[in-house]
Amino acid sequence: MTASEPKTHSEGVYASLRAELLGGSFLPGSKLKLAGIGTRYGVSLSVVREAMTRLAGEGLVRALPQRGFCVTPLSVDDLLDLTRARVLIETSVLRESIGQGGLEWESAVIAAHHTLQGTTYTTDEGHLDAAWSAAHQAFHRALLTGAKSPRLESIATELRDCSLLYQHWSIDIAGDLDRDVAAEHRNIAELAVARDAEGAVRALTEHIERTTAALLAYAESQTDPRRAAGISA
Amino acid sequence: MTASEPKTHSEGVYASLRAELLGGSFLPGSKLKLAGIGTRYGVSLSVVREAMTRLAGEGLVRALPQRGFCVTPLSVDDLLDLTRARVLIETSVLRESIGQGGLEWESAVIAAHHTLQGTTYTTDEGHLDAAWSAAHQAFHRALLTGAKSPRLESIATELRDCSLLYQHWSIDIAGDLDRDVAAEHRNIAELAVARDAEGAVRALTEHIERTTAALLAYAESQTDPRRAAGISA
DNA sequence: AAGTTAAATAAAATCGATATTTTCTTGCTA
DNA sequence: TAGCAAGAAAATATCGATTTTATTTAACTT
Repeated sequence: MTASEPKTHSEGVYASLRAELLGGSFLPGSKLKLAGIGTRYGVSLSVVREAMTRLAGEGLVRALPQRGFCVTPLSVDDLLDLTRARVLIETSVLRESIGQGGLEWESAVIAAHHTLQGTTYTTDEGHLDAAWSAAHQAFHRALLTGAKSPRLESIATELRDCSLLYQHWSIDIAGDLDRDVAAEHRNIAELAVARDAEGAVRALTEHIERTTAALLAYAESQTDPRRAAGISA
Repeated sequence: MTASEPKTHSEGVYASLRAELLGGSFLPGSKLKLAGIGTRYGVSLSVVREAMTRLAGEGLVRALPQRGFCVTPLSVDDLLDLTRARVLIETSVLRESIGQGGLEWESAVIAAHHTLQGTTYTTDEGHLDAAWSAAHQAFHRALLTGAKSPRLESIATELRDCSLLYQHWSIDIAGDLDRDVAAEHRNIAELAVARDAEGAVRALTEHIERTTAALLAYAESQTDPRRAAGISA
């Protein structure tokens, strides 16, 4: 059994579409035509529509009244806001996590880090590797599980998923990542498990902001970022 | 013109349903039958379904695969988690807001507070007054606008909307509120405008937690909270 | 040639109906 | 009487078609 059959048709399309979006299969800002997707998945418009509505709620696509849906357009302003929100929330929750996490939490962090470390970074054709991406998200999620707050965890995860959309801006991001990212992760994991809250928070903040900086640098390196990478503003 | 006509049919039903939910018209955990709502609003199932899906994304209703939708069931555990998340996020954003807010922000806070203060608390039949509730939400929102972060603002608003569902648990909450709430609001507003970040944060924290405490006290006062107020766990 | 209007095309939003699944009811059995 | 099973009823999820709205194309005007 790979993944338990989705209870409803709509659920399946939602999950697939979500994976495609986070995998960077669509161009930011591009139009998502319901009919096309419907036939591609062999389902009716209704189920595509429902999936889209859910994705819009998560901020991965945008609903344009009377004009359907499009992949969420990216913008420098939003990237900055998103980064700020992530830093503020993830660091706050990490503090709680370090303060309240028990042995299971430590183990989970170490396990997630080990997995991440062992996942090869096959940067074929400049795209982020799906497996690595998943391990990366899992690691960051594990860091926050010590806080034992379902709501905060899901908010942080949602924001992280949104920022994943930005990771496909640049093919250079891959090269930039394996430069220091492994060390950064090790550092965060160690500080967290060592209960050095302030140190871990600092490391996490830098980790998040460094990726954003790389993205911004890439965006600026383009003469016209709008055309080059789907930026809308 | 009262409120610009909603572009789409679905949008209208969504807004109405949302207002009903936040107004406490439905019992927590109760089933929302699509057909009934559809005929009540004079629309097809599709549009109700879409509205529901959106509301589910916001956490106001819950989607039960193959079994439709129900009003989000309330629970003590979730109330505690929700309160924790709100305190953590709203205080963090308030700090930023106080640090970065300009004169317009101060004015907005003062204006929102004045409106709130002047809105009569007509607690007819023990229900929260819609106008007061709106003014209350607007005030709390205004406090955070100085941070100039759309994402953080909307997250905070969403959580606050969720906690509004809990306010209808008890008919006593109304009596409890006008006891000290006006003073609390004045206090928060003054400290915020005076740029006393830590003081304002402390006041806001107490304000949020006090309401939760009142709700919990009411919940415990019931021999069987489940039956009495729609609590599910 | 640029701009404007009008028809034609394409797409989205909505509907009404069907197929499935769940829930309720009723009668049976131990 | 409690528990179970089968059938009836209700409600959901999905479909296919219709209506409405946006977009494109083409013709026309200045």
